[in-house]
Amino acid sequence: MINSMNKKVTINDIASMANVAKSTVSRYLNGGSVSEHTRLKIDRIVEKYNYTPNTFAQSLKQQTNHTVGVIVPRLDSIAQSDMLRGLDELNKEDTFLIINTYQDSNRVLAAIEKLHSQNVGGIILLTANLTDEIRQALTSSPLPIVIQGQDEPNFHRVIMNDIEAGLIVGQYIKTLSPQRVLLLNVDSNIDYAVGHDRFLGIKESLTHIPHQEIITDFKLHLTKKDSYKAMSKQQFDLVVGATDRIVVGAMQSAFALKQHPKFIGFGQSFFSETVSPNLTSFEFDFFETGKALYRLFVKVRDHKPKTVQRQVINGQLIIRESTKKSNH
Amino acid sequence: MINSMNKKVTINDIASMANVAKSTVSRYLNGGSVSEHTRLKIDRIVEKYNYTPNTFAQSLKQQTNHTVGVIVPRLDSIAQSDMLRGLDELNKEDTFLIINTYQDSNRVLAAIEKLHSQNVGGIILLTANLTDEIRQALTSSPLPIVIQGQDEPNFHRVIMNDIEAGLIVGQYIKTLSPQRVLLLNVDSNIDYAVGHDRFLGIKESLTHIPHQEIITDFKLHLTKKDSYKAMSKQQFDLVVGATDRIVVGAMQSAFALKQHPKFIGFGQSFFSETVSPNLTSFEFDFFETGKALYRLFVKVRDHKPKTVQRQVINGQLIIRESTKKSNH
DNA sequence: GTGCATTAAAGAACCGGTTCCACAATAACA
DNA sequence: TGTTATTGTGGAACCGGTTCTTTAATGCAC
Repeated sequence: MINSMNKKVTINDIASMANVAKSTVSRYLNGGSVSEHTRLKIDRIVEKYNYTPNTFAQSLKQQTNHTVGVIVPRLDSIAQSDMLRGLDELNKEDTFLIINTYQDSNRVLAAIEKLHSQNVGGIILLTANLTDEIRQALTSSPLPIVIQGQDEPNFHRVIMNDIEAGLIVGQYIKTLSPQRVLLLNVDSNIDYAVGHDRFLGIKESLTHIPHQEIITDFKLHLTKKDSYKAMSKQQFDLVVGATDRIVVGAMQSAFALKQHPKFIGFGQSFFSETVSPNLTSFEFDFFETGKALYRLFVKVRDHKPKTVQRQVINGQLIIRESTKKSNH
Repeated sequence: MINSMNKKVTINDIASMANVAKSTVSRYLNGGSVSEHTRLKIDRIVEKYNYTPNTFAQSLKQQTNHTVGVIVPRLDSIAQSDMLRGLDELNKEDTFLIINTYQDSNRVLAAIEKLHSQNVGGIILLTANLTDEIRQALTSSPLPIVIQGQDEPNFHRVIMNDIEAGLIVGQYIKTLSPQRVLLLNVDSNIDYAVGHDRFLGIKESLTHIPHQEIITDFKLHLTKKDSYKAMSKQQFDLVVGATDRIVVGAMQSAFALKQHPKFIGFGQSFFSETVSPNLTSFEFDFFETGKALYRLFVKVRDHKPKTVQRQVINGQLIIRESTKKSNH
């Protein structure tokens, strides 16, 4: 019902029409003690004029509000949008103010400031890496803050079990008995959880297997170029990429070179099924991660725990066509 | 500078520290007449305490604010996220409140109500289809509203030139001289601009060419199923999909059936390059669309034009591998 | 030096809520 | 039946700004 949205009716209007004090209306709204009689009286009028309280006035008085700032590194990612959906899922009364930082840490800093000046009631930060300035900004904030993506000791956080993921993938790699492996990693300064943690177990499994590691980028065209260069020098029979996106780039290079290695990726469960062959991939449930994130945020906001909260999300290896015997 | 964010300093604090009335501080902040002497005095204190006005108090008094609600049908789409980036690009002082509706029109309605109760300063609605209830809700709103995606006569809007897109693709189809064409369309009730407008020109080009049209869905697995069914009954040498995503589904069916038709898609310039063969596709610049959308919104909000504004965005056909002579 | 316009600043009212306090009416208790 | 809780209500203060009105101070002309 969006009638009478035009003329905004205030609590004063309601009060005078119901012949009560506005404090009574306020109590009515917030579940204070109101007699059955006046309750009905106010009910009718609120219904009739479709009254909703002015959120600015509420927030002003209450010195807090139900807007939660969510800082995301990118929006065009299944992982991120699944997480946002997970946040939404459990949410009843909060409004999310989403700020996209386009993977630029300066924008993160600006976003944090902006959210503060907007007086949000808390911040959820999805991030690949934290700079010292960002840590500083977060530390000096009085707001409840929860981060996701990096295992930062001093902040409440939800993280993916990248170390275990690497170990499991490492185990699996051994069963494939590859002859020569190409690892496509990212700079661990850009994303430590991915660049470092994920590859620990993988590298361990390769101690006796010839392999080459190259550092590439999350951007598709760079991955293509880098992997093409490596693969044209020598042939690999297994390619492991830090993310599904990276593997997609490598796949294209392989096809262009008429090579048919096996492929293993990580992460965004979406790519895995849009490419041919479908991608074997270690996958996390980001929707559940979003829900966990929201739960943790609410806990932090409402109960202000004295110890730093840390929650770990596990994933699983999904084996698809790209590591089958022959996908040629 | 996020120091002293902890204790919120108010205009009263500033005023008393500067030994002036708070109205003077307010004038100082908003460019009223203040003597050089007091200006410097206040300057120093504002600087020292890093004072920023409370936005709730401002909005409460001014009865308006700089938050713009943006309703998006989905976030995990390049088109949408490019548009959001375009909005951001031109924006100086507005805050975008992004609400994802997961392609559910009930959620659109809820979002509109929610944005009103949040007292946003305007609404930008990205949408595939409008129900009568939504039209009604938009019409009865006092806010500046701009929509994108559908050519709705009564609303200020930015639309894609889907009719021209279909004509251009139709022309191109003729040059390919296909023997049997599969059209993968979507229900025009779900997205009129896509389901109807885009296919006008295409169908016209096929009057003398055998073809089959099936109605499928934006969801990948349904597209796969539907296209597989059609392609297993008879073979096609050209597949045209309403969106790139749909074509990706059809590609997988074709590969599974060891068929190698040509493919043409529409839209999200991102898929086109992640699949093999790279996809020939009619593409729109959604980043520019986002910018156009923001410009239009600002125009509507600040100048309240009496005639309904309508802006059309053109695209272009990008020919890639999927329509090359033989991609077998 | 008086009169008048201009400018700077203070003070009060207001935006739309919530909350504290006082008071009355009713209910529970002894 | 008198006393004490309990409940319902109105009034006032307050949140942190903006804006209108009033007052004081200054500058300028005659």
